[in-house]
Amino acid sequence: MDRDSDMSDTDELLSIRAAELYYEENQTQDEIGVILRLTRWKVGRLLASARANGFIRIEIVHPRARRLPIERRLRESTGLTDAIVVSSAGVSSEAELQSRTAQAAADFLTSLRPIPRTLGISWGRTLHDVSLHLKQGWAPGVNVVQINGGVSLNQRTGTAASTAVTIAHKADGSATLLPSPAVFERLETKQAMEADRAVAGVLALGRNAQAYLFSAGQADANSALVDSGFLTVEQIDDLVSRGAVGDVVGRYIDANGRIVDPELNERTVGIQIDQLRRAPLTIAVISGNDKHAIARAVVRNGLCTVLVTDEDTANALLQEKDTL
Amino acid sequence: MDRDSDMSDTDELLSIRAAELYYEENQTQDEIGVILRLTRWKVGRLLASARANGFIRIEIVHPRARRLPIERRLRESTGLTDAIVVSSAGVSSEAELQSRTAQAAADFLTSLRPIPRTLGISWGRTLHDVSLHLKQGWAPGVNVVQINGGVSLNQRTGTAASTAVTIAHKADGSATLLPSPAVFERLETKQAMEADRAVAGVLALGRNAQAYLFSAGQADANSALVDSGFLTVEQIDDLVSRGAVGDVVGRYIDANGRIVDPELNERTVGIQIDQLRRAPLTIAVISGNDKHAIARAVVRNGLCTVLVTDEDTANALLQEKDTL
DNA sequence: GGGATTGTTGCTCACATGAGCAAATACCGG
DNA sequence: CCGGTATTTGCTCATGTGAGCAACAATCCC
Repeated sequence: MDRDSDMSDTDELLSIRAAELYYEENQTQDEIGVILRLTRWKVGRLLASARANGFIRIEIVHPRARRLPIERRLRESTGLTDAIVVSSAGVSSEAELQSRTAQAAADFLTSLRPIPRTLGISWGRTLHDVSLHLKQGWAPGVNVVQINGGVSLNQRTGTAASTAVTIAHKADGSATLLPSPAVFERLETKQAMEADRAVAGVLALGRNAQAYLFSAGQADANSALVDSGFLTVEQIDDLVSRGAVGDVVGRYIDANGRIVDPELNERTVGIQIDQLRRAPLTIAVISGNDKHAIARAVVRNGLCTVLVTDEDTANALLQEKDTL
Repeated sequence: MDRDSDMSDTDELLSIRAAELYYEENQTQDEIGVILRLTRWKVGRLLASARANGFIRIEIVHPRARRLPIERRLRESTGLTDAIVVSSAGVSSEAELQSRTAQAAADFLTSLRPIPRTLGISWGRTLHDVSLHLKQGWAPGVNVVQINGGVSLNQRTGTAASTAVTIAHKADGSATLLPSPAVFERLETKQAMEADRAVAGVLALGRNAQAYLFSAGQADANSALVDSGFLTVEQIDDLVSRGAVGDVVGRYIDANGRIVDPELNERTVGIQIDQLRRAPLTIAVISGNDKHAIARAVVRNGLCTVLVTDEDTANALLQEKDTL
C-alpha cells in the first residue's frame, strides 16, 4: 500500500496548511475555511485526515508523563495486570530516564490499594532510586522485608539495607533486613545460615509478603552482583554463554525464565523465582536500553504482574509480540 | 523566577495525568473529571495550564509543513514583507531540509500574485533544486533572466543555464541567459564584455525584472564559485579574513551587507547588490546550518523582501534579534 | 481578629466541533 | 451515453469546550 489513508495530493497539502493554522496559530475551523476558501466542514475533515495520517504529533513533555496507549497495549498483549510506561520525550540521558522510571514506580506504590502490610523487596541501584523518590508518609505503616541476600562485601554495603530502611521509614513502617550475603561459596554454609532462627524468620516473612517490588539486572560485567563482589566477571561470562540474560532477586535466568545454573542458584540466598511467579502482586521496575532482554524474560515468563518501565523498553517488548 | 506559570506541585501532576487522558486516550474533559475526581471545569483549567507551561508539544510532521508562528515573528522583527519557514520536524539530513526549503520556495513562487512578467534569478545548487520542484505550468508565461554570470569553467556548465531554462520552461515562458563568466580576471575584459550588445541587453533586462529569486553562499572553500573555478580557495580565505560572510549573486559581502573587495566586485558580472536592495520584490532562498551568517547579513541589510528558509536558520535569526 | 486582597471554584452561556445523514457529484463498466 | 455505485459535500443536531462572572475560600496585613 502507498499510504495510510487515501487522499489526493492537493488535499494532503491543504490538510497541512489547515493544521498549521489550527494547531500553531489556533484559528477556528471557520476562520481557516475563509483563508483557504473552504467550508468549515471540509476544514474539519482535512484536520481529521491529517490526524489519521499521523501528520499531527502530540507529545507530553514532562518528567512525570506516561504513555497510556503503550501501557494498554502492553497489558493486552502480555498477561500483565498493570503496566506503567514513562515517556522518554525530551529525555537527554539514560540516567534521567531511569530516574523517571523510579519516580513512576514510587508513584505506583503510593497509589497502591489495598496497601500491602508486608512488602518484599530486592535491592540494587534501581530500587534505591525508587526509595529516594518516595514521599515521606507515602503509606501508613508497611513492613518492608528484604527478599534476597545483599550484605555487600565492599563499599556498597549500605545501599541494600538503606533502600529497605528508607522505604519503610518513609511509610512510617519497619524494615526487616536479611543479614546474609547474596551468594555463598559453599552450599553447606548457605544451609547453615538458613537454619539460623533469625535468618529463617526473615525468609519466611519474605515468602509471605503481600506484594513484591524488585528490579532486574542484565547479565554483564556491570551487574551489581559483580560490583558487590558476589560473582566474578568470569562467572558472568560463563552464565551468559549458557543463555543467561539477566538476574532477578539475585538469580540468573535465561530467555525462557529458567534458572541457568541450578548449583549456583542453590547457593543463592533469598526467595525462589517460582515463589515470585506464584505471588499475586509482583512489581518489576526495569528501565534502560541494556535491559530489554531481561525485561522480556521477566514479562514473558510471568515473573511480574506489574511492570514499571520506560517507553523504549516497552516498545521493544511490543515489537517482539508483533512478530510472534 | 521558578516556573513559567505558578501552579502547585500536585496540580502540575494532575495536569499531566489529565493531558495523557485527553491527548493520548482522547477522553472528554467530563470523563477525565470522573477518573481524576475533579469537576470538568477544573480539568479544563488543568489542560489549559499544561498548554501554558509548554508541557504539550504539538508538531506537524510533514515535508511541506511550515512554522507560521516563526514566520510571523520573523516578519515582525525584521522588515521582511514575507517569510516562509519550513519545519525541520522529523528531518534526518541537511539535504532533506534544503530540499524542503526549495519546495517551499517553489510553492511560494507558484502562489505569487501578481505573476511577474520578468523574473531575475541567480544560480547555484539551491536554485537548481527550486527549479526541479516547480510544477509544469506553475505560471502562464514568465521571462526568466539570469542576473549574474555563470557560464562555468568545468562540468557544472549546464546547471546555471538549465536552472533558468527549467524554470522558464515549466512556466511556459522563455529564458534569457547571461552568456558570461561570473568573474573576469581583468577589469578591461569585463568592461568589453558588458559593452557587447547581447550581454548589455541581458543585463538591462535583469535590472528591470519585476522580481528576483536568488540564494546565497557562505564564504568557504565549498562555495559554488570555487567549485566552478571562478575563485581559488586562497582568494576565499582572503575574503573571509577581510570579513566576508558569504556571497549574493556572486558578490561577497560582510555582516553589514557591504562589498568586501570592491576591486573583485568590479570584475564580477551581473546585477549590483544595491539594485537588489532597491527592488520591490526580492526572494532569497537560504537553508542550512552553514548559512546562518550569510542569512543574517542578507536579512539585516535589506537585501531581500521575502526570505524562504528553514526553522533552524529562522531561529538563529530571531535569537540574534533578541539580543539586540 | 477583622478587613482587604488574592486566588480558586462552580457555574452560565456562547461558541466550536464531530457524528450522522441526505443531496450532489464523480466515477465506471457496459 | 447511461444507469448504477462510490465518494464527496453541505448540512442539522448533539455534544464538547472556553470565556466570563459571581460566590467562596485562603491569605495577608495591620
